[in-house]
Amino acid sequence: MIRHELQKLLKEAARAILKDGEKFQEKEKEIVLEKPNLREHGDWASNVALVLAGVCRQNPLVIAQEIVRYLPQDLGYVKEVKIARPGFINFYLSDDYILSQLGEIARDPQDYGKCDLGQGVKLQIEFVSANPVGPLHIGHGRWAALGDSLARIFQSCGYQVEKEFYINDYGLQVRLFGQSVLARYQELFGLPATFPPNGYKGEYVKEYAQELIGQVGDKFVTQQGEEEELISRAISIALQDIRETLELMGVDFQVWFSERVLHEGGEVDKVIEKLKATGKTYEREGALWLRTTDYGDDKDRVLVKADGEKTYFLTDVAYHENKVERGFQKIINIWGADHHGHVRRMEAALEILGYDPDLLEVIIGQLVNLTRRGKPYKMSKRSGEMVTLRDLIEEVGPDAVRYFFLMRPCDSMLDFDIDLARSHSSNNPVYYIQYAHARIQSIMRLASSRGIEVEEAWSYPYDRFSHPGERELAKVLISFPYVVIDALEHRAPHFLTQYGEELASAFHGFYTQCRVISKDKDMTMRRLVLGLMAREIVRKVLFLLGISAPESM
RNA sequence: GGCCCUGUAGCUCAGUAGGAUAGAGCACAGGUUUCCUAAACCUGGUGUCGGCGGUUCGAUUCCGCCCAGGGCCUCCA
Repeated sequence: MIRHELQKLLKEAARAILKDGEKFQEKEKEIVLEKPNLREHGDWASNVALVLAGVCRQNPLVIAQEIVRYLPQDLGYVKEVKIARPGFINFYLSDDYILSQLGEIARDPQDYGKCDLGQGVKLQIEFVSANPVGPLHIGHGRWAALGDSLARIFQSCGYQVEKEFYINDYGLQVRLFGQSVLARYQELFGLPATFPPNGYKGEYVKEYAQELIGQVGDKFVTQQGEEEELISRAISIALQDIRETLELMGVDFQVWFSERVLHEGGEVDKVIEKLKATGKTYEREGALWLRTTDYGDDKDRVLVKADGEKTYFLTDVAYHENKVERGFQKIINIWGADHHGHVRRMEAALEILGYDPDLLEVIIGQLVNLTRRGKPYKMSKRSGEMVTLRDLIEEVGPDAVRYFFLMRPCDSMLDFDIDLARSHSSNNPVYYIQYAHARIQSIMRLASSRGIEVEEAWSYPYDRFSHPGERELAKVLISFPYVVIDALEHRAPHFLTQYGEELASAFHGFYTQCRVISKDKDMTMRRLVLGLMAREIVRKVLFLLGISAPESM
């Protein structure tokens, strides 16, 4: 890859000029070769001279000249090197470079943009993991879109990815939920019901009770003391709701992992013993504690309560122990912002168990505010009024929902404007990108109808530009692999939404300026290839975001 | 009180290993169609980058303090 070679050359030049290996190593990281914002500044620009200026106490412009002198005469695809104030070295690439990269796309469209950074590492990404006590809310939708898109990106970069949903089907909350469903169920039979004090008051509980009647009729009216079955039925009704909602969004999981199984398999007890063996536990006031403060936590955490109940934290440690035992070399959790306080203790626990601190990575997703006509909606599960994720998907459609959730960095709060998302107008960026795909397919259909074997155009040599619009499109196309890697390294699918808009813009510009199908046979074929390449990249972007690529709109 | 996120154009936001004149979209105004979908394209300008200090050749970016908004801080899950 030419970019790396150039970077290497620049660093060699810097080392030679500095004549001080130690200082060079200190500064090496700062030397970059990047894509400048302004086109006039070339295709790549380096700040070497500016970095060295600080060390050498010399005018960066002079240093830049020295560095340029150090570079070989023939730099391959670089057609021009310029020095610019205050000391940047700008490289201008020849068309041959772009053409050679386009050749890479045509050579293997399927694999273009994929890489092997992950080297087959077994990675697990766990997300959503909503308690099975009610419908998914808007925030869950964001984690779902994020997790699924990241999984696709990781996979594309050579990781072996497994997506997992952790089901909290054990403990106090689900019991409370079961009792809430029972109370509504009894009410439906006109019986006096005792609604639990901290029960789930949402309207949906009544719907779940109705569903329960559909399943078992009056079974729980006539037979008392079947709490276990009741709870498990309530959980599966809620879980069914969750699964269906995720399916509507196009998000699927390889594994649905039950907390209950963890308890019943004795794994929680096993991890208690393992933690005790590290000497990092102690008893106080009847409870068992873990010394997480030794690893940066602000207080020690309880593993087993004074009443003998196991804490959620302990169970979570056992869950992560289980993940490691399943052979995952990298574990990513997406947690909502309301769980950020739990990160440190989890990391501490894994370190106490002797695992590499890099094993676990927790991505904290900020919450989503929903607005409609300026009016905010609260997302509390306990209060009755709320817009569920299912409602939102049904109203604005899965593509727009996913796009809106992904278009901002996950660590900033998101204002989701329903009115904007549901508007089928040009305000909606997802349509802008999808429309590019539809337009390309429209061209391909016309070409086919004129007797051109469209797919065979792949082998037609695209060997020169006949219009600046082609070049602009081509430049965007060949930056795709870099964008994917950036998105991967920053865990940032929003890089791809932005790139998608840039790509669509380049295509629409090309479309307006350059007629593809014309009487010029050669030009028609070359533009068809370019169109095929653009189609392939648009599809890849949409795929990585989990959004459909419509044939027509 | 402690911790996390946020503060950039009229609005919604990019800017994530300090770099060149801080960018998009929307909104607003004007223009483009005998031609592959006008859900498109082109042309117009606006900034105390929340504030004050510090680090250095250079800060929206890093550090400290302050102001404002949101969230979390349970032997709940």
